[in-house]
Amino acid sequence: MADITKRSDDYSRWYQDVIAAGELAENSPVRGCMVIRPNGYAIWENIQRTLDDKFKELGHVNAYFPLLIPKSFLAKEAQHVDGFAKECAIVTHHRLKQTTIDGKITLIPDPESKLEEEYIIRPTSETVIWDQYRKWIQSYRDLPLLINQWANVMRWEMRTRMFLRTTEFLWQEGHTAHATAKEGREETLQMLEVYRWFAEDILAMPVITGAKTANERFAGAVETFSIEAMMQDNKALQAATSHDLGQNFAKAFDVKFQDAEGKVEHVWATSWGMSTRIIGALIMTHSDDDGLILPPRIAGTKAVIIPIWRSDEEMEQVIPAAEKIAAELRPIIGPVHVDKRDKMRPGWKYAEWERKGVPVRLEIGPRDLAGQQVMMAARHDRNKQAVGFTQLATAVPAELDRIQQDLYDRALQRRKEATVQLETWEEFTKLFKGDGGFALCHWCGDGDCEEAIQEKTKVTIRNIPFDRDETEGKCIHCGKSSIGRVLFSQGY
RNA sequence: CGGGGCGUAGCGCAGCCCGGUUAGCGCGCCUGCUUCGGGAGCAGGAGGUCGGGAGUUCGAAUCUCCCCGCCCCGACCA
Repeated sequence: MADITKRSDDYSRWYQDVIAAGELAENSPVRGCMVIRPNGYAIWENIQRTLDDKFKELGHVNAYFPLLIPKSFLAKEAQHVDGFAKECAIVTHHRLKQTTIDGKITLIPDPESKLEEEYIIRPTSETVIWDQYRKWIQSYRDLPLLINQWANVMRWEMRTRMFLRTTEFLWQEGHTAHATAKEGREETLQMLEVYRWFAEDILAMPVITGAKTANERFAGAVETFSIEAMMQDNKALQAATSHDLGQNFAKAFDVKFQDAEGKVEHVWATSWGMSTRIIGALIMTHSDDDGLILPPRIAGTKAVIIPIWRSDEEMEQVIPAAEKIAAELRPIIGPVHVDKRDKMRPGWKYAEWERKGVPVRLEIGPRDLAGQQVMMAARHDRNKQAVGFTQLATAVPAELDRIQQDLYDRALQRRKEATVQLETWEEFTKLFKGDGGFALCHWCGDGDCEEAIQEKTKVTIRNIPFDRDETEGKCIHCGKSSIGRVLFSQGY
């Protein structure tokens, strides 16, 4: 295993190294697509399970809509086309044909099989879904309609990075229909709150909730909300979005319902999503120069037990003891792995499990057995202590809780240290020429001004925080009057 | 798509400028012995279309041209 590049030497190489060393994902033969390996997919499965339970708790149900979308569907909502047309993969044929070019047998699309109407591979599913919703919704009794789907989507990106931006990615997309604008807005905000809870309580990733500016809004949305997290290089990452779609899609797809008074009206819609991108955020929030660090609540393996022995006799004592501890802990903390591999020495195993981010390691050898104890080590801060057998059932879960809290606290601390309020353009440019971070500044509200800032500095408005300071001031860039501060940062 | 860097064993690299034995090193892998509480030691062994194609040459990893891929920086974006 090659060494992991230090964060301070080259942050993007560090990121790639952590993914390789943790065996999370690899590049595929297709540019921009990735193979998610079992260690990486286990994280996604836990994300799915936790979010899915929450969605269902709130009354949503899952369904599945097709990968291919008739090209004409995308064209129905003007802003939507504008947003996605330039990054769509298109299916034009349905058959291949063998042919010989320069003496080599090769395959070409059979010209005879050209499709009448071409299909696009979904970049998101609003259009297919709303085309169906038209058939399912007639009365206010059909509302609200609360559907989620787990799927893959494709956006043909120019530049890709593992998890953060891949041509194909996995996500969930919720699509709901409501009888009133108020209900639609409430759903949008409720789901944003679900994402905030998930990021902060499960992933130990502090986020800033707020509204996107008009420029940054989802194509076809009336209002877009986001949660924004800070990575260890001080850049912002949008960790999830929730959109109030108003009646835009209902109008484009003619989805109407009759209310209790007999009045016919278009329905109100929302959509919200979190993708495999969040795994990139998770990596960049917690991991260190020795590799991946996973918060206990999302880690596939909560603890790994390393039995230590020399002779066969010792092995026969130590392994059953390790198995017994694992069996005792599993009902309390979840998956526990006993690393029984022979030939590998304990130190090697420690290093390997550290690279893979397992939160807690328990070491048990002959000396521990004699003392009826194990050594318990935390991945994130190297804290190591002896724990008596009788204490395990309380000490291990307590340690996992401590780790979860510690990871959140230290991420929050980092964000606090890299968040400032700025008043002048000089301070602003100086900050983003240097270490960067989050800057809370006044902004006039003009989209052209926002674009000008981005062109000059590559800094964007991440969102307009809900809990922002609303005292009046002067726009950081143009000096015009402003009614409150917004969150500026360089973003992923 | 522009600018820069890189493609040689599973991984990391040397060799290339100045063409010439059988293409080398470290890690990993296989076998054996000794080891084993923080990445073990010794011995033996397996593993290569030198990214692909064309050309120059008696001879190409090495020189020339074209192509492909990867990484970084920009334009685009979740």
